[in-house]
Amino acid sequence: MGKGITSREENYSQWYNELVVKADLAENSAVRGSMVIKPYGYAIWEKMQAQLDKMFKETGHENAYFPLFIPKSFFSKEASHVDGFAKECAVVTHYRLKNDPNGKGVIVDEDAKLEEELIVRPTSETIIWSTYKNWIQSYRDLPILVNQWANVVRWEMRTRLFLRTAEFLWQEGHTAHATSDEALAETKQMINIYSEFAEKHMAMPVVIGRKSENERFAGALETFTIEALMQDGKALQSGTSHFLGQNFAKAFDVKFATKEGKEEYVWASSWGVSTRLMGALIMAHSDDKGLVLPPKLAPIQVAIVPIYKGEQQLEEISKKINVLVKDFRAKGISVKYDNRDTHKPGFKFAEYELKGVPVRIAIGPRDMANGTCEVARRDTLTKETVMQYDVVEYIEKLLEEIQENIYNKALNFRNNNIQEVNTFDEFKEAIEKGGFVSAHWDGTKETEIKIKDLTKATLRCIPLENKKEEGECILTGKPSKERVLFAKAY
RNA sequence: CGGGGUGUGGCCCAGUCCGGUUAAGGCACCUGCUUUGGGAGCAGGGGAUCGUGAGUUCGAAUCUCGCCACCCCGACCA
Repeated sequence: MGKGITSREENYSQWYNELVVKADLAENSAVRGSMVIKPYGYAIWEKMQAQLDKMFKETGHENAYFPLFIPKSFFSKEASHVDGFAKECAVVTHYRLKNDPNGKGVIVDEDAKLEEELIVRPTSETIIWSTYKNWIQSYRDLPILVNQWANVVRWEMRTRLFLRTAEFLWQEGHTAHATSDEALAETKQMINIYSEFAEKHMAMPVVIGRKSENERFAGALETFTIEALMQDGKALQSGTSHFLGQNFAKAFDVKFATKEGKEEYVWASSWGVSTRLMGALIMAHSDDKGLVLPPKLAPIQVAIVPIYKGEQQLEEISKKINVLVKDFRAKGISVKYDNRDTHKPGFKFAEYELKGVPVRIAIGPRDMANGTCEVARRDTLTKETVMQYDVVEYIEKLLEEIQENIYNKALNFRNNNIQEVNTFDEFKEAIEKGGFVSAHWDGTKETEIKIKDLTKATLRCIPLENKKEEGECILTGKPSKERVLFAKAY
């Protein structure tokens, strides 16, 4: 492990990359654009999964699994959907290899060509709706509330660890409903769950909003999004929930008999968050010393480092610490006693800072004499001396305080970086500065694209909790009824 | 797919312009001793088809041509 990382000020994206690698979260693999998620990074993802899964189940959803491969023909059934994904699909054309007759390793066996090519799923709407056709006949079969945890592949031109990889892990919910209202209510419920997860567990404030027609999911009538602001002033789309109307039902001919005996197409929603949330988590809170993890998602919440001379002293300190470890576990706090003799305390301190462990305890001979220990917070980098008999309860409260503190810090940052502007000159200046820019827009795709071409800023969302306010579009001067959020985005 | 750049032990890289014994240094790794309250010190040790293929030459990491891979900037995107 090298010393230190590039500072955010020096080079934000280099800081991010080094942080991901040095904090042992992930690394690039032999396949371009595909990463290896290392145990420490995967442990964070597992914590995210566990919490989201719980929230999905509490709202009546069940998990299922659909295939990785999708017949090519399924993609031609929904026109706008294929437009959205065609350019980034991995295609399976053969099913066998053979030894190269020229002796140079293995080659594709041309005799093993598939009759119909298979697409490695970039998302599962098509395979799922082709399946739902068999599951749904009557209103009694509805709603279907299914989620799957899976990997998907999108052949991106440029990739970055967690933020955009060719293969990524995610969950995708796919629901089927008897009415438009019910499907829309589901769509909104799920974006609210994402928002709650982001704010309460990731300690990351988000803006909930609608996407413009231009930014909408391929095949959706309405896309809701949660948008977070990163420390470099760029926005990150962190989760989406789509109201699909009857588009996929029509494409896959999924009809049901209503109570009244009529035949109608089914209404649909789909919603997902991905390992991109890992990127969001990293960028939202971390500093130049390394990761800062919210206690609720930290794989290790408390690390304990002994300071000692000689084996006998270590033994004495270990006795004390083993008691503490038990007490922490009894309270459901995940704790690691780091008694490795191969590294010195200073090394361990630096390592836990780099890995974002929320609280670190050090106990040495001085503490043993006084019945104390040293408690260090990762979020503020401050240290205090606490009595040993008190420390478990003290830290139980401290973890809550840290969770709250890093949320408030991120919230302040976000709120201080929403700029209201009324002219295009102000707009350009604000975008250059970074952050969300709240401005009037005439509601047309043409204007949105023109703004993007001129400033590289995209329309992030039309916030749901938006005060209605008459105004004029910053570019065209045409009338507008509400402000929308623009930003440069990941 | 356009424009630019880089390939040298696990990692960062010197050497390439101007060809010449054994390819230098740092980190990491291994062994031993001393250490342990903020990334330890000293001594010793192991590890390289110089991206790849051909060519020029008495001689190539170095020169020429081809190929490959990766990175950065654009267009595309959760």
